[in-house]
Amino acid sequence: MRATVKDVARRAGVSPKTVSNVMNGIVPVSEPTRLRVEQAMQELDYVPNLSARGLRNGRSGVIGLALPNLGTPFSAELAQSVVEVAHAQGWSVQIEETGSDPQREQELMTRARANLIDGLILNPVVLDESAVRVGVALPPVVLLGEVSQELADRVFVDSFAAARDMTLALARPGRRRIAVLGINQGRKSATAIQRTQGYETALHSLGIPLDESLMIACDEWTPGSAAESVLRYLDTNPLPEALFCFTDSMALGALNALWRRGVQVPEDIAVAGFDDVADGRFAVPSLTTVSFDKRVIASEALRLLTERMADRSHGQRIVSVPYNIEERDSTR
Amino acid sequence: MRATVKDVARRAGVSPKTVSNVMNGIVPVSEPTRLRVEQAMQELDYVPNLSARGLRNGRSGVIGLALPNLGTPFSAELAQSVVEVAHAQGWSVQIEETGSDPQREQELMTRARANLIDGLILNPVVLDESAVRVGVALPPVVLLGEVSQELADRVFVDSFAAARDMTLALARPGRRRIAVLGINQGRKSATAIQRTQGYETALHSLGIPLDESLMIACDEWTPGSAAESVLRYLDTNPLPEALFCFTDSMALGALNALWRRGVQVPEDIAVAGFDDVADGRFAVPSLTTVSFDKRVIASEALRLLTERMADRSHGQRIVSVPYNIEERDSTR
DNA sequence: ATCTCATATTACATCGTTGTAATGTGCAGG
DNA sequence: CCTGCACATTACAACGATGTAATATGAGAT
Repeated sequence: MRATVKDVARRAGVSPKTVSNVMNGIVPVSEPTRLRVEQAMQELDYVPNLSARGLRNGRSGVIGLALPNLGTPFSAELAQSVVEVAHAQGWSVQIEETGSDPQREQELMTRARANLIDGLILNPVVLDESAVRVGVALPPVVLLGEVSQELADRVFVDSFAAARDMTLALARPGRRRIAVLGINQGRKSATAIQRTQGYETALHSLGIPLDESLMIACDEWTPGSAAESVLRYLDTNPLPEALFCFTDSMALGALNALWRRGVQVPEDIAVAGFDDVADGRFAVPSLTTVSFDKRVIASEALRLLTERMADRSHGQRIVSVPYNIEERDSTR
Repeated sequence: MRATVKDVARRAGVSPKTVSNVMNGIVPVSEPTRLRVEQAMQELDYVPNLSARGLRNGRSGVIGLALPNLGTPFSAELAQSVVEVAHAQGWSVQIEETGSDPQREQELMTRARANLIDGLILNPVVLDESAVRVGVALPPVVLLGEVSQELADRVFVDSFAAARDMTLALARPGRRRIAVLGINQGRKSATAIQRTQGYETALHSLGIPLDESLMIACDEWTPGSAAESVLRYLDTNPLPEALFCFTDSMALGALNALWRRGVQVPEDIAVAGFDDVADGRFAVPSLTTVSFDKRVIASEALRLLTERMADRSHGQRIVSVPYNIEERDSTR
């Protein structure tokens, strides 16, 4: 049977509230009493019941982190950053997977209101205005990524600009036949749209006409799906001079597919990714990518979330996280 | 202001307990009453307060998942499996990172007792008997991996046998100079010890004398650390015929290092890993590895955990998850 | 009409913690 | 010696949901 404040109080010869005061440190407690209470807590191996505290305070100390696909290295690195930053501030993190399912995204927002979660960091893929039922009191939510959403705070990397810059970088040594991988045919993700537009804008500014046959579909955004798409593509198309993949995961799959076909990277084709995951840095060849600090995303998201929890009235806030084109062996 | 059972009850013209009965479905409720209550819940957009429920029931519906390093692809795939299996059974998952710190591992076990966590799935790296204070009432815990621990249930892949089999597989085409990567110099992890012993046993059965210079240290188990170790190793040592890395992550780093040095895989050296992560399947060349079903690990761990929660009295249970040597391009 | 008995519903107390308001204690100033 | 005041401590209620035990309701048997 676990000890409660009552037990500690009895043992220390004080009231339960005094024990609470010792723990919370807001109401002053005299030195001798504090020592007696602390010793009693030690002796009884007291651990506060967070459910009770959560009920009383209306806050659980837990935030939710919801990502479309938990199995990717990118998710892992992001989750790691969020957990570390959150932990440093005394928060726990509950993870959820949306599987890019708008209904599940919606459900998670509702669930947050069940009060085991004080706030939610959500990386939506398809959530747009229509998915958010107006009139429902939303919990504090911070969205990650490029979503047109007017009701929640947001942290994002400028995918449009980054994709544009990467395309320009790929074109610099005179490459003109630059392909992209990651166009979604079915549900179109906001991210894919932004990156596609960045690509198109870059081509336009270079005076390179848009070539539909260089835009390779791949709706799963996994290395497996990417490898498959690239293999199929190579069967019926001439080799482009460069391949810009919308994620590192896809780029790794693409590298594998090219290698299988005996295509040399970067000699025959330059390859680039997006996200800067660890496995990309050590790919063969090491992968050029759009890099950004996931720790910054995590801390900014948490900052917005906590500020929003303290003051729910202020307007929508949007934070842009800087990125950087990281040139590695796959493009030189 | 969120609606409570009381609000729903008032609106439906019943008592709070009846609302509760409708939700839980254990105590029978007449059809007309149930409909009235359900409609009231709808209208008020009622969501139960899980803190209150947790306090009353003593169970929160949340389990903890604690891994040494959340940033790795392996962690991501495992966490994904756990979340999916847990979700299917109505559990939420809170993630924690131990950073291989025994004190943090201990702390998490204590924290679990704070009752926001009904049980803990812990992948300990260094936790041994001494780290578990006897006399402390442990929460239901399931350990992942090879840990000599008598007090908690456990799910593991037989690292010893798998490492032995992989070593034998590497030796099959007549390779004799087989190196291993992943020996820890500082804190020795149970996993590393098992895999090392499997390696040694295989060599012994093949009549190959143990060569200390073929056992490469790398205590971080990340691709970066592995690449560094391999590069340093190649500077001062002749090339082995095979390299068995204790994780896929390290193997990816090793592949990168070998490629940098112009060493051909598998022509000049065969490379193998352990864990079968997605990025290994699409490495260049695709990585031979010890494969096992992470979904099985997740569901077995959750099964042991829930069974233990229902009946805390029965003895320690240990489940071994089958593995398989997956031969890919990096060894043929 | 009366008494069972099964079933549906309710009042009440409780889980552990903490805010509020009240009480107790000791000391300085009049 | 009493008042006033600062400070430490306490009693009590409340957060929201649900198990327990008691009560209400109605059908069937006598």
